[in-house]
Amino acid sequence: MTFFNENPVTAADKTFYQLRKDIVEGDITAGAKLSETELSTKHAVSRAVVREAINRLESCHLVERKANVGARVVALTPEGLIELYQVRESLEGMAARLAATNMTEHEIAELQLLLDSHSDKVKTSANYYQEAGDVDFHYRIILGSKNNHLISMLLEGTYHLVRMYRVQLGMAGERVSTAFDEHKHIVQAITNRDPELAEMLMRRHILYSKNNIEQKLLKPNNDT
Amino acid sequence: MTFFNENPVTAADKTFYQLRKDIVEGDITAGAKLSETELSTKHAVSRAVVREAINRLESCHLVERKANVGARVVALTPEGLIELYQVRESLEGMAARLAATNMTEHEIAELQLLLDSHSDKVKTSANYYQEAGDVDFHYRIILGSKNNHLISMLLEGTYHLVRMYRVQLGMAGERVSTAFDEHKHIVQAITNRDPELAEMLMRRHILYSKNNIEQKLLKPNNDT
DNA sequence: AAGGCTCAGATTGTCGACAAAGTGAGTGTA
DNA sequence: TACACTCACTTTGTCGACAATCTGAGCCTT
Repeated sequence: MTFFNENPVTAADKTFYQLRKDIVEGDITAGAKLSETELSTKHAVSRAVVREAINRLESCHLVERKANVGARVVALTPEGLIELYQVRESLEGMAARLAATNMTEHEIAELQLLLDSHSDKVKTSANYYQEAGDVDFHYRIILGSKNNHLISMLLEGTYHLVRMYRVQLGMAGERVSTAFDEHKHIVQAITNRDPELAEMLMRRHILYSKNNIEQKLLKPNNDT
Repeated sequence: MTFFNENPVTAADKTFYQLRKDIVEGDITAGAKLSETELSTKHAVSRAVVREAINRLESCHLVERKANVGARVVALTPEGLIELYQVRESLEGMAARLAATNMTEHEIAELQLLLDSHSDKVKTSANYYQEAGDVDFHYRIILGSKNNHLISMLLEGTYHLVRMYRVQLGMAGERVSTAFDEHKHIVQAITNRDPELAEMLMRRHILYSKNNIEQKLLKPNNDT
C-alpha cells in the first residue's frame, strides 16, 4: 500500500512516518502520552525533530496537544468513528462525482482491470480484499477526482484515522461480497460519465459501511 | 469575527496567527518566499518559533514547503478556487444535513434571529452582509453539525483559504439579496428538521456562488 | 479528615550555534 | 557565445542548553 508522496528526506520526516505507523497500528496505545524526551532518546534524534513530528501528527488529528502539558494519542470512541465516516461519505462522494468527469479513459480502464483482478480473489481469500483491495479502490477514485484539496484532506488526514480505527477495533474482512458489488456499480457509473450517480452510489457504499460498523459497536458482545 | 479556539498562549501561537493574518489579507503577497531568519528578526522570536508557525501554515495549506529549500505562500489560481468551492460544497452540505438533526431548538432560534437582523441590514448597507454576516451564518451551521472533524477541517483549513481568495481577488458584496434568500430557505429546512433538503439547499447555495465566481474569473475585463 | 498551599521534580517552550544542503555568480573550456 | 564546473554564500535542518510552566506529593491550616 503506497501512499501519497512518501519519500522521507529529512529526519523529521522519518520520525513522523514511524510515529504515525506506530500510532495507527496500535504499537503506541490510544490515549497514551507522547513524551518528547523519551521519544527523542528512543529514535536517536533531537527533541526539535520529535516536536516537529508531533506537530504534524496533530495536523492529521492523530494526537491532541495542550500547551505546556504535552501531546496524547487521540482516544478511539464510537462517536469519533461515526464522525469520520460522515466526513468520508461527504468527501468521497464528491471525489466520485469529480472522478466521473475528470478521470482519463486510461485510468478508468485500469480501474476496471483492478476490479477484475479482485473478482477472482474475493472468491478465494475473502479477507484480502478488505485489507488492501478496498483501500486501493477508494485510493484511485480519490486521485481520479484531480482535486488537490480533496486528495490531501483524505489521504493525509482522514484515511490514516480510518485505518487506525480499522486496525485497532479489528474490523477487517467484513461485508466483502456486497461491498465488491457496490464497487462494480460505482465503476459502471464512472465509465458512463454519470457524476451524480457515481456520487450517490459512493455515498450509499460508505453509508452502508457506517451502518454495518454502527451495528457492531452497539452490540459488541456477540462473540462470547 | 471570532474564530474557533483562538487564544494565543505561546509565542509560536502568536506568530502563527499573525502570519496567517498577513497571508490571508495579502500583506505577505501570494507566492512570496517565507525566510525563517528574516521573519524571526522581524517578529523578535527565535527561528524555532517561526519554523513551528510555518509548519502549521503548511497544515492549513496556506504555504507550501520543500525540504532544504524553504516555504512559499501558495499561489492563487482560478483552479484552486474552484477546487476549494467543490470541497466546501461537499463538506458544508454535510454540515447542513447534520445540523438539521443535531442543532438544539435554542441554536435554531438564534440562527433565525441572526437572519432577521441581517434582513434589515441587507436593505441598508449591502456590502456588510457578505463581509461578516455570510461568514457568521455558515459558521453557525458548521458548528451546528456537532461533527468535530468536519468543524476543524472547515474552520482551521478551508475557511482561511476561502477568505484569502475573497480578500485578494476582491469579491465581496456580490450576489447579496439572492444569497440572503438562499440562507432563509436553508434555515427553514433546518427548522423543519429536514436533513436532505438542508443539504441540497446548502450545496446549491455554494454551487451558485462558485458559478458566480467562475463567471467573473473567465471574463475579468468587464470593468475597464 | 478535608481542603488549600508550597516547593521540588519533570516536562514543555524558546533560544543560539553548528552541520548539511541548496543557490547562483563567476570562471574556464569547447 | 553556450555550456558545465567550482566554490563561496545563503538558507534550512539538527542539536544541546536554558527558561517557563505544569504536576503532584507533602505539609499546614481549619
